[in-house]
Amino acid sequence: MKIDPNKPADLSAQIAAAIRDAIVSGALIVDERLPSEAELADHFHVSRPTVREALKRLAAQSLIRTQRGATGGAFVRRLSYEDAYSQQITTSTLLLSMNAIRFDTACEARYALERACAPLSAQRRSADHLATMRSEIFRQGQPGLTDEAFCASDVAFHRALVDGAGNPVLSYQLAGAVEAMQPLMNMITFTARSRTEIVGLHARIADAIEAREAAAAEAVLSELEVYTQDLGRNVMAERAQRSG
Amino acid sequence: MKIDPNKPADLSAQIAAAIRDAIVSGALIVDERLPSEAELADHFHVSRPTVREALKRLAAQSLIRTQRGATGGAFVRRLSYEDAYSQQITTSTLLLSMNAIRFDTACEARYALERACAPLSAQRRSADHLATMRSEIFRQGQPGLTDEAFCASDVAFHRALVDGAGNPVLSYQLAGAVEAMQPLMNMITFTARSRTEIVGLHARIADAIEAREAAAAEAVLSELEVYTQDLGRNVMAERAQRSG
DNA sequence: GAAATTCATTTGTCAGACATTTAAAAGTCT
DNA sequence: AGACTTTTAAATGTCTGACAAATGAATTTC
Repeated sequence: MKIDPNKPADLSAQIAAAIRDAIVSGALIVDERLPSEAELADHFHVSRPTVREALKRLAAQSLIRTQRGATGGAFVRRLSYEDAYSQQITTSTLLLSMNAIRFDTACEARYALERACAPLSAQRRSADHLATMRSEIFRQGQPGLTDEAFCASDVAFHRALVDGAGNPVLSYQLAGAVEAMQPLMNMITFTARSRTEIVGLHARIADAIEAREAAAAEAVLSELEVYTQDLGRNVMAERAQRSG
Repeated sequence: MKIDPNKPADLSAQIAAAIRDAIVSGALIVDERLPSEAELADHFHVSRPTVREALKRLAAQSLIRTQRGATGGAFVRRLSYEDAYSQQITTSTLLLSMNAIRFDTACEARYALERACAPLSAQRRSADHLATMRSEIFRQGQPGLTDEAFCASDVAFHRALVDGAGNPVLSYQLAGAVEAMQPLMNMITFTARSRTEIVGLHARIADAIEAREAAAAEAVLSELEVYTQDLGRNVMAERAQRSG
């Protein structure tokens, strides 16, 4: 690592890129300590604030962690699944909200990905995953449940379905898709969603997963998609009529 | 927006979080200009370097862009698909390389997601997507092609297949999965991969997509997965034998 | 009226300083 | 000698003040 063309601008971005490259290329390994800020400043021929800005960029991407004190410094951080989840969710949410993604596009993507997990989940789901699905279904049937709590339970149910596939990479990829849909789903929930219908479909999904019937699970997921898409169209139409 | 409990540490992280919340919640909209660094410093009762560290954190996540000059400042940035792609790829790559993900886990996830796109791609692919797939297949058959170029072409082929589904959210989700697999795939390519076999399977996928036969496309993708998994097992076994 | 100039604003960078945290080294007492 | 306390050094966190560079707007000039 460690070169720095002095011509263009934005030194802190260049330094951050240099260190990032060193990390992704494996030149810096997990838990390895970076040189101190003063040493880095000396090495790159810049001031300490500039180095600090570069380090903050890396910290924002969960690439390093810093520790104060005598043996402190910046250390290469192991990117955990949790960190990756939250980054994915933030990115997906912003992407959807800032680019005027149509509801049907997001919905289609979400259920397509979820159907991809169904066969694996039917095959491998543990009793634990199944219990989570059942308990979330039970909660969704409680009369006093707020809309927010129902939505959260809905996410938890689908999360259990995905996690049942026993593939952390798949879970990580799906986290963004499912969670980022939440604001869009809320838009519908508070107007038109029939909880009874949803709970019934959820129960059939759980049944199929319990019976290890992959095709049935996929089919019910498709039904759920159709139902959700219909709701979306109705809400859109109503909204258009009201404003027109 | 903008409150800041003064008790805990890491002021720049708190300020970054406050501004980030304002963006995700919609209080700050795209292309809106943030207050100047001096104004932010005044508002949060911190110094300008601290504010700058916070802004660099946000810039690292592609949430803002900065511009110098009289009418310059920090502006809320529209998160583009390209930005989201590259962030996803970086995150996925690091997640895989830092957590000792098994080859079969990553491979399974990748093909499961890709199969999810197949039906949509079979239904909607344009002549353009098909032409890209065909031309990449042709390139993969050229004898003088380097291993690196073959890998890049492989990625381009699968990318065209995914993009054929015409769902940008799906394309975004898949980009990370496919590209992050590249280093792991290279591990195999340089030892055992039979290009003829791969090209043949690719051709059958393209045929199925052209004929709009979703089930056939999924089936060939499954064959490709099995072939890839076999290669992975062989490479692992050989490696184990050599070291043992 | 158009071109050139000045100017004010804002980010980018630097230098130096002090505060705080933390672990190791040094010192002290039993 | 061993355990406890104190000191010290190293590192990050933060602040102040300053200058450089870019850039659009206002002003001046022809």
